[in-house]
Amino acid sequence: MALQIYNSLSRQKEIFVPVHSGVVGMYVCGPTVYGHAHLGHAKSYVSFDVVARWLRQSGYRVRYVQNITDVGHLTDDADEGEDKIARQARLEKIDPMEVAQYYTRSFYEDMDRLGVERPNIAPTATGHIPEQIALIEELVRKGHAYEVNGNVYFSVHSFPEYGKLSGRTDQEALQSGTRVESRNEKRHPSDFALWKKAEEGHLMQWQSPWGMGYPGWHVECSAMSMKYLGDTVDIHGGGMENKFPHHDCEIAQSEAATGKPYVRYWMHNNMVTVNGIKMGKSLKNFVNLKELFNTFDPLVIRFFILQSHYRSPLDFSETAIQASASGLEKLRDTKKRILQTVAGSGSIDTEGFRMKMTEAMDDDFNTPLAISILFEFSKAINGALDKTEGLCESVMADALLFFDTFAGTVLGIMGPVGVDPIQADANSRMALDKVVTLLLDMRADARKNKDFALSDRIREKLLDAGIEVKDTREGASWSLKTET
RNA sequence: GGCGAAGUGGCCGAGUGGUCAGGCAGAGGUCUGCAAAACCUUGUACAGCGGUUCGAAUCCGCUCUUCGCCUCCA
Repeated sequence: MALQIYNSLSRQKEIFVPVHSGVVGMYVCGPTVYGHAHLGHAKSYVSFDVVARWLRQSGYRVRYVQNITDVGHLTDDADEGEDKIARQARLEKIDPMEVAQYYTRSFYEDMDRLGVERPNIAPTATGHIPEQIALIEELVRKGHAYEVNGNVYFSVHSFPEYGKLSGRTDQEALQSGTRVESRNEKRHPSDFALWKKAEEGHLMQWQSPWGMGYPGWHVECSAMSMKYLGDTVDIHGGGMENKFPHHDCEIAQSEAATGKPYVRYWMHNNMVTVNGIKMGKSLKNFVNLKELFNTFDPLVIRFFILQSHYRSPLDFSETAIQASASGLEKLRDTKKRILQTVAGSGSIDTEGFRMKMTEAMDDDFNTPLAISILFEFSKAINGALDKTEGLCESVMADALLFFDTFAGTVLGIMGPVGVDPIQADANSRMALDKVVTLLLDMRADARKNKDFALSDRIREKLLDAGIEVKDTREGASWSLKTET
């Protein structure tokens, strides 16, 4: 079965066929960097990270572009309000570019800990002002945009398909429900700004054919996507809340400029909610990732995210994450057990699991189903190892490869890919290993002599030190409690 | 008001016109000096009301409820 992707534009799953065979161009809307990342960002970028990983695993060469929006857009509606980055700069008493740089670093720090691979290209809006101006000029030249008092607007009437992504195609009807007073200098209330004239004292502004100003929100993605991925990109991803107006505007300005389809497959990930309500910066109910990482292993968060489908909303609660943590530990224990077990003669159908796994991922990146297969696989392994025949060497090697491929390379919830702070410091790890092994040897002797008081004391003291001991058929095994 | 999504067992969460999702938690059991782990058994869930069908939680209609977007937002 071939890879199928749910295309938001057609509202159905479609067989994935890229523009150029074997190569995938992928653009994902990046963050606006004026605050620390929250769980919502994590869901989005973990989801698209897995998309990129699965495409690569499937043999595609992927170029993943994810922008950094470092030009402030407006806090309020499209025409009024304050620049968000400028406001943050004022609050922190630093330069806007300092705000952008600081939160950009913070963003990557968090994403790194979540095991999100860096995009191949991470263009910034401020670094692509000429490209944006060129696109706007092209639109003006083709009659799709017009200038009024130093502002340039896109004329939605010049692009009849405007709104095709969100289903908002009737512009006249749309206006009746709008809460925004339309600016009269626009020819039509739905027209959106491509370039905005800088007001007095505006901190970020650039020279343009229309005077000093700054780009509108929607242009940057079009300009940068087309610069690095060509006029037609294979996959464009982003959050659902950006379907309208952002993505509809991107489609309009890009297709009006090139006359070619802008995106083949639109992918939209759903929201993270708290008690059923969307998590958002403006709603003040967001869960800051850095704080969350104090309580939970980042990879547990990643696992928690991937246990629901990217198109489903994900409700945040500590108990749900706790449940995920227990589940992930079980999977990791299974892998550890394989590593610690001597080969026997039994066997399981690893190929069957591999096929089911591929099918799940090919079906619009069904990570929750993929994870359930991981659990079934784990159960099969444990069941076999509980028996005296155990598993033969080649099956054990294959099982490890299975974990490394699907839990590691594809889902990124288990080593070798991923962050393991203990593993990172090999020297102290080795020293710890020697000490614990020594204690466990002593404990084994005590048990042999039926000195259970001593044996239990060693186990308890180790637990106090954060080291959990489990007696298995293969002997005692230990793990750090924090190392989930 | 317009556009869109969704309601699954104690919790989280897949999926499907007619055998089982899976995880967490709970109960019983095997194993074990004990503990933990693992494994086995156990829950007959799909908002409500109609309709289509031999058969629907899965298709259709209506109702109720929730959420997102229509203003910045992953």
